[in-house]
Amino acid sequence: MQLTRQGDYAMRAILFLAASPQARIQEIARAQFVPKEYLAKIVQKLSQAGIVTTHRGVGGGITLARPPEEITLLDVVEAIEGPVALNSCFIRPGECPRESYCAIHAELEHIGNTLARMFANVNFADLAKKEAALCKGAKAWRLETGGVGEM
Amino acid sequence: MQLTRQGDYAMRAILFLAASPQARIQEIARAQFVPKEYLAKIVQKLSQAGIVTTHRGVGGGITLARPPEEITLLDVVEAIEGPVALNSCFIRPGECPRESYCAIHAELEHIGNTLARMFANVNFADLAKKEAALCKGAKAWRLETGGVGEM
DNA sequence: GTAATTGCGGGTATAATTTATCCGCTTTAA
DNA sequence: TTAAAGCGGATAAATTATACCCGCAATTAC
Ligand code: FES
Ligand code: FES
Repeated sequence: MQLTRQGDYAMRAILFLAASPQARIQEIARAQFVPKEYLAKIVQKLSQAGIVTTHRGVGGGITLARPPEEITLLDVVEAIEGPVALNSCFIRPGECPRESYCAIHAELEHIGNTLARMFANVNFADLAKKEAALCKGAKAWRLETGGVGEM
Repeated sequence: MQLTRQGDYAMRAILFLAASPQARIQEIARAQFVPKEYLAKIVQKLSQAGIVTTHRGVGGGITLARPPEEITLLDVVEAIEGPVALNSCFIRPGECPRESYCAIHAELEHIGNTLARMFANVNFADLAKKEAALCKGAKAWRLETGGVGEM
């Protein structure tokens, strides 16, 4: 029942971008403690999902494809980890012999939908605000790196 | 965002036991389409978690350790897959450098708790009832195997 | 007490997935 | 034309999930 590290990394990246109009992958990787080559792969998925827009060449980097208010945890999680479905029997219909009468399936479907809705209720503008507030409290950290959005 | 097949198998086994006072692993495996050697491993976890009681020897098998009303999806999921926590940073505290100020962490913790509560709200007595009802509709299946609880 | 049954636990093998890195290519702006 | 930046394909390493096997321990029937 865990998100993968990829999902984690992706959320950190979007959170960073929510406070920074444009940034290079390398910058984000450094600031958010993510291996930069790996983050590059993740950004590709986010780009294909239409969450970020990329810009090549000198002065390039990536930006959010829409305002952070309109990007939810669900968007990012689904872009990276695929649809939120709790049961493996749910992914490939017709594979499970119990499918036609399975009460578990029905229940997990319902819970999964609720879970997805919870993810959808969290947007990155709010997250960025919360994190900014939390950062004020974390003085030690602030001294080390100098802030979230501005490095 | 998926349960493992082990979790699936475990739920099927408990569901079977909810309708059958006692059964051998082999029986459950056959009826629920689970590899029997694998199910044996899973049953061990369920046993250690105090969800089922095992009985060795002739006429042995396994039984539910308490009435199915008091066994929830959460019990089974946690016994097999470990605590319900969405974020890997949440499992081993002190590992993530962002930990002290991370807004994502806080949000995922909340969602994870709600998810756990949803799992805890489903018990196997209800599931068994639902499945029995669903089975009535699935005539084709009924003809093949003859029912859930009684083989 | 012996034999048959049934779960225990440890080990092993295989496959799948996750995590991470590398490199040549294309795009873009100066 | 050149340097910066992302693209995409390949690959390697680590971890986890799935499945199976076997000798042992416990239990019951005889
Ligand atoms: S649909 Fe496969 S076990 Fe429920
Ligand atoms: S605690 Fe590690 S990213 Fe939030």
